[in-house]
Amino acid sequence: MDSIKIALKKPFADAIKSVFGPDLGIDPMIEPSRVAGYGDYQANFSMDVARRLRRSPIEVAESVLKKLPACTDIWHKLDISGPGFINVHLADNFLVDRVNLLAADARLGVPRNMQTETVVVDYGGQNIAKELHVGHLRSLIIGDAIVRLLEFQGHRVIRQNHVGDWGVQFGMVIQYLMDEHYTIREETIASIDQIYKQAKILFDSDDDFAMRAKNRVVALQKGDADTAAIWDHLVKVSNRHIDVISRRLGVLLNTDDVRGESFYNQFLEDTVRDIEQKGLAQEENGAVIVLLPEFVDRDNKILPLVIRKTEGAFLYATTDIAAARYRIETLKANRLIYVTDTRQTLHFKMIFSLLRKAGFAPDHVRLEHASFGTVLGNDRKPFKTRSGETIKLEALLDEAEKRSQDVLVSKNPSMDTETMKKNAQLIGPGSLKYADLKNERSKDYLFDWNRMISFEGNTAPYLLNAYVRIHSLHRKSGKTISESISAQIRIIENEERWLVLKLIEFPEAISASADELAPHKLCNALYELAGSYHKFYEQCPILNSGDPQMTASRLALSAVVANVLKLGMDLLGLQAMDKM
RNA sequence: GCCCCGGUAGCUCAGUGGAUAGAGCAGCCGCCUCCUAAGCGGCAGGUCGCACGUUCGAUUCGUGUUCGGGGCACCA
Repeated sequence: MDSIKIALKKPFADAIKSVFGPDLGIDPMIEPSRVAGYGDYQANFSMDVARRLRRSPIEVAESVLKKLPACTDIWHKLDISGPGFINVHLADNFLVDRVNLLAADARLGVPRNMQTETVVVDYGGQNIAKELHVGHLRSLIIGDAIVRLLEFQGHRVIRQNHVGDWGVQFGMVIQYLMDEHYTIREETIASIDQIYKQAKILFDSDDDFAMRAKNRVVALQKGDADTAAIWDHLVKVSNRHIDVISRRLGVLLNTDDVRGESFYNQFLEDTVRDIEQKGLAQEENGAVIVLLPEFVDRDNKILPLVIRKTEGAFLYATTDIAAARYRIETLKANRLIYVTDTRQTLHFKMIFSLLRKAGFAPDHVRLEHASFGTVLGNDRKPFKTRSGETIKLEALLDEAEKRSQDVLVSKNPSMDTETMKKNAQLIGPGSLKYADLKNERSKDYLFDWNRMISFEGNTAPYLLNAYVRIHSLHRKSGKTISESISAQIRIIENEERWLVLKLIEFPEAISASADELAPHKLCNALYELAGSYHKFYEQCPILNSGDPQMTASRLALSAVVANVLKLGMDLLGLQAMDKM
């Protein structure tokens, strides 16, 4: 189904062509009207054309208007206002036809992309042996929304969790455990996290320990059995932890998607060798570096990208290059999306540049860093507990659920305990996710419990409330959503007309959100839709309208809204419930 | 020093080369004998950091500037 913009574009383009000839290549510039009272859509080409042809914009608009029928299937009126805008007043029948199409199509008329891509989305990226904290939240939530949006568009999406399961920190932790005569037992992630902290302190203060830790890395990489056994155990406990948190958060990412740094260890030698053979690398102080002239440091000297350290070990950059090759060559990806912190911008710019220069990423492969900002506390510094500790995701989720439950109890004391608990487990994490996703991805945002778990205004519960209201109406009507949806929809009140307009514009919001990897756009569209529904609900009696056809129409309209809300929330990774 | 991001209502954030810049929260005033008040209506609140430029039109694009945040080789 074409968008309204496209449906309007053709007749306007034809009219412009018949007045000014085919050669000007004039875009009708169709946009939704933003000011009330000037129609639903407007064409803004007149001013541009007037400038090019040195004529008055009003005159241009009038001459085009003459070529357009005053009334068609799409509009019932056209008029000119302001400096030369042509206002389009859409026909109610057109709106009804559109909303009927939407009602009948599970994809809401969103076209499935014809040219599908194989997209690898790299997100998660947790460090093994450490508890997940608030710093991991955004990658999981945003990455997941991107995955769902792209899958919906019809792309083949491969999730990859590039966990940090290799390198110095493991030498550190394993060596510490060995020094403490550690034997494998049922450790929790919290205790491992503690061990990590102690090992880190020792590593920074005790040169002897630091040396042993570095040697332990070598042992790990060579496959020493005792070292590997502890490493395996650490990975197992961490993966279990990641899985638990992921499930609570309701993200798709799971253990099968884990392909950590250790996996690429087998490719690192070859990767460096291949880069050397292409003449891109050189040695400096025993390290292997790549010089990319477009990156300079503070002394205006070329900033080297180190791919092998002096002592022979490999780094993050090396692993990322090997991973990108694997994704392109083995997974056959033609698009790589990295959902990481914005602070890694330079790192990815360098990696992408090298991937291109080395020919590892041919031109047809898109490389994108879908970066995100930091979660800040009220002091505008990275969000921490009062004592300055990083906030654990587990604690964050506990708190979100608890706060949700408190509100649920106070709002609806008669709700049975089991339903209420289940709802809190959906609403808590859902509120957390929505409060994150509604912010523009690349910006920092301020975390505030009261705002985040608030059930008022632009929040997940606001959307859920609209959805729940529709289900409540249906329970009372004795009909299901799918039964009521096929009734004839009529547009009587302004609130109904506005709601229909919001509905039929919704698919465009999904597309925009997916195309720009911008989940917040979908959040905004959902918020506006839910708001339009709440207004409609206040203004238009549904079950007690006094007219069976009116009731059927309004119930059908409600049903479409429910389906659209459900789909929109699904795409953000938010789970809806019928009652709350 | 160079590079990247941001500055919009008291606070938190949307937004767009077009007409009168929006929302939530906070404040004030209303609406439950009626489908869930987690809702709805209203009032008040703005030199869109500053300057210059491009344009018929700039909060939006460009340049400069200021303030804030981030990044700048053997960490990830």
